[in-house]
Amino acid sequence: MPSPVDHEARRRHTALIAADLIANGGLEQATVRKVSAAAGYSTAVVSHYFADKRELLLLAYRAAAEETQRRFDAARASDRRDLIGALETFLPQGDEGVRSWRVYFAFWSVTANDPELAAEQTWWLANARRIISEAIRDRYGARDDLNACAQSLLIMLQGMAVQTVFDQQQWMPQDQRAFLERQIGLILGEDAAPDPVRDVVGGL
Amino acid sequence: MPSPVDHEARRRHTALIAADLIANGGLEQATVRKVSAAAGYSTAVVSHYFADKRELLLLAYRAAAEETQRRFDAARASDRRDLIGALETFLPQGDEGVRSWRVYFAFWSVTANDPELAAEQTWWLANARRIISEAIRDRYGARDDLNACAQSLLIMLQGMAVQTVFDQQQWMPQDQRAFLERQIGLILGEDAAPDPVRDVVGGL
Amino acid sequence: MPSPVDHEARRRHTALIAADLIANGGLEQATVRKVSAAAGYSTAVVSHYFADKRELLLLAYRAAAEETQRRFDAARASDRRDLIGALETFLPQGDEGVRSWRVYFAFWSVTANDPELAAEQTWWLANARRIISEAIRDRYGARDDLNACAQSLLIMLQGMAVQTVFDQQQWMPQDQRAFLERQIGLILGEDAAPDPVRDVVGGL
Amino acid sequence: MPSPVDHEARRRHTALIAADLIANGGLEQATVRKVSAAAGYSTAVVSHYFADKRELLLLAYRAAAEETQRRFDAARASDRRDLIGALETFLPQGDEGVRSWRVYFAFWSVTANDPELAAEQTWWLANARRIISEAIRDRYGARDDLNACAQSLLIMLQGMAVQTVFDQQQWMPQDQRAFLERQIGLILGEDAAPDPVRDVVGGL
DNA sequence: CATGAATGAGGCTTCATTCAT
DNA sequence: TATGAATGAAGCCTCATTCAT
Repeated sequence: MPSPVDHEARRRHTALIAADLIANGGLEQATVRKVSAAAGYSTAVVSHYFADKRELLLLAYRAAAEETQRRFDAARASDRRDLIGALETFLPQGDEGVRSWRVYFAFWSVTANDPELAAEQTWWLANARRIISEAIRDRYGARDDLNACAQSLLIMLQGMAVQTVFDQQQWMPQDQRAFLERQIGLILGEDAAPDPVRDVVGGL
Repeated sequence: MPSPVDHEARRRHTALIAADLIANGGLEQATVRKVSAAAGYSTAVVSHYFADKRELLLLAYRAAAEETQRRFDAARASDRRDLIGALETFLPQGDEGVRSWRVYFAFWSVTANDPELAAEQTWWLANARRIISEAIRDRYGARDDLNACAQSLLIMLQGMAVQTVFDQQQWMPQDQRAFLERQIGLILGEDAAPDPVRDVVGGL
Repeated sequence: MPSPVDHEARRRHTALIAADLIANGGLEQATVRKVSAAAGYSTAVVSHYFADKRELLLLAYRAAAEETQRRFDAARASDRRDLIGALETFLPQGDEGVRSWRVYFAFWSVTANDPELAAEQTWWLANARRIISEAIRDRYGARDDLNACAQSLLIMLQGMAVQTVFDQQQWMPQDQRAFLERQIGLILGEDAAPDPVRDVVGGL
Repeated sequence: MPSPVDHEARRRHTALIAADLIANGGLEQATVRKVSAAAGYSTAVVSHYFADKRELLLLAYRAAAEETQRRFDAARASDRRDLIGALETFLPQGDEGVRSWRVYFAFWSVTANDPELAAEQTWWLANARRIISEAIRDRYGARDDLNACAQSLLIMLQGMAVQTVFDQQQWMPQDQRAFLERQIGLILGEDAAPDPVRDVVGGL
């Protein structure tokens, strides 16, 4: 006789709350007590839904990463040739984006001592390179330096994210987009920069 | 008659030990107890030499930042026109470099909720932009987009640092230098790239 | 119409599993959760089959005691004049025997504060004296000091059990039997010792 | 500048309080909280004086064992030829004696899973055999079966202790002494039994 | 100047149990 | 009959800090 409670949904919900707490205050603030309180139930619930505190933290990280992935996928689905729009979803735009990056920052601190978390993080980094490569190829076709370009773009995105999170007023979304556009031009080559819309028109 | 104990030296020494602990394990591992034990003192040192644990942490951050600054200054003093060599000192090369970046990472987590630490961090960011600007100018002369170029380079340095710290085997110092050189070329313009040594030779 | 589930069998089964857990690790290890898990049920079995955790523990103790009783009865049924064989069943021979004694040890710790468990234990102690008395009488006939002899033998058996459980390699079953035989001779009198087999032969 | 607090005395004091709690209620009742409360200070004191809860428990066991040893030594010092008086100190006479045995009982439950505690217990068992051997020798001189006799006596003492602790009203000190005397006679030989006092008289 | 004693708060986890399904 | 959800209490431990010596 199955319970009406959706186990997995509860886990996700709790993990997102944990991600929120991590985003402001770091891992130290994501205590079981605070997560439980913010979620509205007792402390022992985390023991019910999570084997461990580490499992909770891992799922919080994964929730943040999956959120970004979701935004990326949506942008890609909307227009597979819009490279800028796709890469833009990586940046800390909006509360969700900022939160995700703050979560990443928090985990960068413990990655050295926690192989499991390190593996998770490594997986997402590789994943990022892969999907960036695909986005480049869909826009400009195959090229020999695809991986190198993706790597360069990822580096640039991470650098931008750091700057933006710590100085959001200076980096409004349109500033981020403009900088991103310019960097894409530099990295992928001069003739790679043209606005996608004009490009389509030009193809007619 | 001053005390035979060098108050300030003790503080620096303790702060560096704290920085070590922070570098592996994050802020959570930098407990007063562990810092004291690693320093060889009793727990109560922090009550003597630091008003607070936060003060200790602040000094640990500052120690890491000053270390980088020191390396940068040394490179600049050795050759004011060697832009690459100067920027290279920012990167996580060597144990000290990696440690400094790990310390930065740790503080990125708590910056949102601690204005004092945020101010310290902001100061060092601005400082980095300033000294990078100077290095560019000393190499290529004054230009209108000096600040924008410095900003771009800083972003790129931060992105590289993140990648390198988490994948040191993939990013050996020579790889970092090569990537750095290429990016400088892209950002500062095609004709800005020539190798400083050859440049000097060419001037003869 | 009785339920297809054998209530009492479930209780016994669960109690034996609890006895197992108690035997290695003491009462602390016999948590409701672990017992349920080892039995293959959910945690809530104890609410169904046992009024209380204490009831579960009581039945675990009883199961261990009944096991010993069963072995004793079997030996008696096989040969009512074989005193040594009967007493031997009390000793920690074989896994079952050791387990039973470990369970007794565990309950000796809490007997002081739990009258109900104390009463159970007292009952089994009295029972042991009674059946030992019967075994002596069946072997050597009625005697005035029957109860005192039974008491002495019980004391000796308990002492042996303690030694054996904690040093099983030193006390192999044949060692236990030899010691037991000698003590019976001492306690019941010099002429009481002859080997039962020779005794039967001598009767021919 | 040493503190006026005697560290080791505090540890002993706390360990004895823990032994008290263990004696009634078993190891489960000896929680850090209860020990601290009974000792009059806060919970964190046990972390100050003991590395671990296990260390506290180990010292509680040791305190109980040393108490018995002390009584034994005193009896021996008073009259080295009084074997009965010496062995009597092992028995649960008086509150201290009963408490010690209850502590032993409590540890018998966990010995299977805790090698360190098992080693401690094994040491004390061997020690008991050794000092009992010495006491026999001092009374009746050297004999070939010294170790075997000591072993037999120890078994008997342990059996008596179990009986006595669980039925103290039935086993008043004089009953224990009488039983002990008789068993010594049986185990060490008929002519070994005479009352030491009469023995001295007979020597005149 | 330096230390160990001591504390209250809070950390995570596990416990036995109740309840609705 | 059986279960998972949920809880309050308590488990042990560590934290940063204060204080008297």
